[in-house]
Amino acid sequence: MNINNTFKDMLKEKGYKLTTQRRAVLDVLQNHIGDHLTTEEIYQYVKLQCPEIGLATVYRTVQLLEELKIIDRLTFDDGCNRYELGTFGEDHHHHHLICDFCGQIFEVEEDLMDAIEIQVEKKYKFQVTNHKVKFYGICHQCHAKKHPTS
Amino acid sequence: MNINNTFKDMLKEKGYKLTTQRRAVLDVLQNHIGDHLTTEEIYQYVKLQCPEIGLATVYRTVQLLEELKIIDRLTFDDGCNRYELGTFGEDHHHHHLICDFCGQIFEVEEDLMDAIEIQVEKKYKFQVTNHKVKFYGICHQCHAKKHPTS
DNA sequence: TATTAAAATGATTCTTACTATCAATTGACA
DNA sequence: TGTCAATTGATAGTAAGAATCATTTTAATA
Repeated sequence: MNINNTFKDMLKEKGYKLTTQRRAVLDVLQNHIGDHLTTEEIYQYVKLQCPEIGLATVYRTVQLLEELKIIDRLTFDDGCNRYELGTFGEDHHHHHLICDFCGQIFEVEEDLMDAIEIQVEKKYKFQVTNHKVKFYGICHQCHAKKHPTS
Repeated sequence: MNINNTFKDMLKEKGYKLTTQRRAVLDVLQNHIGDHLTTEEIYQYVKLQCPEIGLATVYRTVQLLEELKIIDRLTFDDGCNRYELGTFGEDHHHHHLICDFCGQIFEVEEDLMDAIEIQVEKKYKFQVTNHKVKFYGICHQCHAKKHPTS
């Protein structure tokens, strides 16, 4: 279950080639676990190790990695796509908490969606294979600031 | 709990004014319940009743209606925002099923998220006020096409 | 109803995330 | 190593949406 060992095989399976650019983009994502990088941010990081890379290649690679389900695409409604390394072996995105006040993003480790998905599948006869869940609200720090004495 | 009666009051509360353009945009959304209209689509519909309206006004109005929580903004990863009339009185979005094969969107009437939100609030000390949930998978029709005999 | 200040509009330009194009290059396999 | 399809980088193009600003309209007052 190691991405590095199977990356080339995963590409070959679809007739794609392993290039230094593709490796470099994946490396950036692997070195920024917990972040939610935009394509532009990935481009900035990857240029440090691979200065000749073009922005278009980063856009293409990031789409490819998403297609291979190696990375997950996220949107936090700021007009651009963000990416994070997928939880390899799990076939669904994990959830995010978005604070309406400070904008901070928190990761939810638990999935907790199985029971809901079973109900949805039964009622709507829709076979669920993935989901994207975002919770909006007030984070612990912002809540403390608004209610200092409690 | 009628939008039409309170729309002017909701605007006044924030120092906004009721204009024919704002009424016309809201009317379009009310006349297309179940749809997920893009701003451009709303513009096309609203021009029928209000031909002098400008596209910029539609963009501004749609943002205003979202701020007032009268409509919900949706994104189905096709690069543009979509809107639907919010379930007035409920304070959260309802869920959507997105078929990976035909692209059709289905509405989920049930919320089913209360138990999860309680768990998230407890563990992450994050006060949840809203959520956006999308399920991806295979709809009933597409499943039937792939497995005709079952 | 007339006055007035603030808010809103429409036309237009601008921004920017992302895509398309294409000649040159590179990787995988024989 | 040679071949060929896949890939790349540079650049131009696309389109959703934001910003600007002179003109118009709304709503609260007199």
